[in-house]
Amino acid sequence: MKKKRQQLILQLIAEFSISTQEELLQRLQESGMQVTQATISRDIKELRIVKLMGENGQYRYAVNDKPEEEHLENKFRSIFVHSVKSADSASNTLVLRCYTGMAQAACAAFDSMHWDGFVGSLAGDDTIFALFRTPEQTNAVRHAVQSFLQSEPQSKR
Amino acid sequence: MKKKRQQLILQLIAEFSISTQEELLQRLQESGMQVTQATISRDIKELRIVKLMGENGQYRYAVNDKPEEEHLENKFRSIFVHSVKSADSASNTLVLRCYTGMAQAACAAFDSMHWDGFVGSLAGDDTIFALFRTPEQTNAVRHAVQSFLQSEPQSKR
DNA sequence: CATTATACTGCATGGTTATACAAAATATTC
DNA sequence: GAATATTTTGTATAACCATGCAGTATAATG
Repeated sequence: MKKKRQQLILQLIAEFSISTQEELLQRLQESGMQVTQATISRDIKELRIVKLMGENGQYRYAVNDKPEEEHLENKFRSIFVHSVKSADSASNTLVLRCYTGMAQAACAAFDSMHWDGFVGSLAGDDTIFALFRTPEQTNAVRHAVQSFLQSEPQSKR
Repeated sequence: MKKKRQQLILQLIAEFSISTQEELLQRLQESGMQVTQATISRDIKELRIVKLMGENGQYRYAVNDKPEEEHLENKFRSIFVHSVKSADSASNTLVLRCYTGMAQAACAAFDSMHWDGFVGSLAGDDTIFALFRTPEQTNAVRHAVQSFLQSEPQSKR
């Protein structure tokens, strides 16, 4: 259901000039899809669809096509959750514990994540050090990483 | 002022992970820029900045980088308003009157505009025919084009 | 420089979108 | 297949964003 709906959404925004989620909702319903705006919002988030000013001066939903990069992002994300075991921090340094040998890869993934206040990072074999501008930012990221790992649990971590 | 502010906005979204306009507003104010959310909204529209799901699962503003295409769009837009004299329609066909010899170029620009219900178009020397699925859509586009030309007036039309 | 046109902005607000929560659907495990 | 975990969804609402309008600044024109 979800897959099919998202497919249809991509088609619809390609074919029509759609500027609000309500509008998209209507199109979907015309196509026999029974959904709500809330679900569409979530689909848009997931599909990385964006709303931008189109060439005719109207807002318009469109796929944000950097397919390679996008693919890479997913891959990175996946690597990250599969590599990191736990997160801790002290002052403005974040420490991530990884499975042995995976810290390098996880670090590359982490670097690509555009964390707020990020300064730089260094990876050993099973540990990553990441430096942030302030302890607050460090904590924020630690929490984010923790709930991130939480929300995407692995088979036996 | 505007130019400088927009420049700063681009810098800020590159450096930090900013997920709301309020947040961006705060950063701007920290940098001594005195603005309101409304202005930021307009800047974002103009700069074609988008809000999408970042790699860390948070929303994030980012430049929608297809610089070439974007450039092209502006060019097209410009060609269009400089070529088209008037718009009329009957049923589901839109007719655009252009300066002699400019219809081909204007037509290419028009095609790229993702109008809702657009089927196809054909350009002669000074006239464009554009076919839409319904008369309503045709009218909508006619009005859009008219106010579009209106809002971007040329030296003597 | 005065007049007029154009661009820019804030204020207020209505329209739009994201999300907490709970329920329902779906998948997994024993 | 029952029990349990996970994912997906709707409802209601809070958060967020776009824009009409009016005022101000800036540029063009005579």
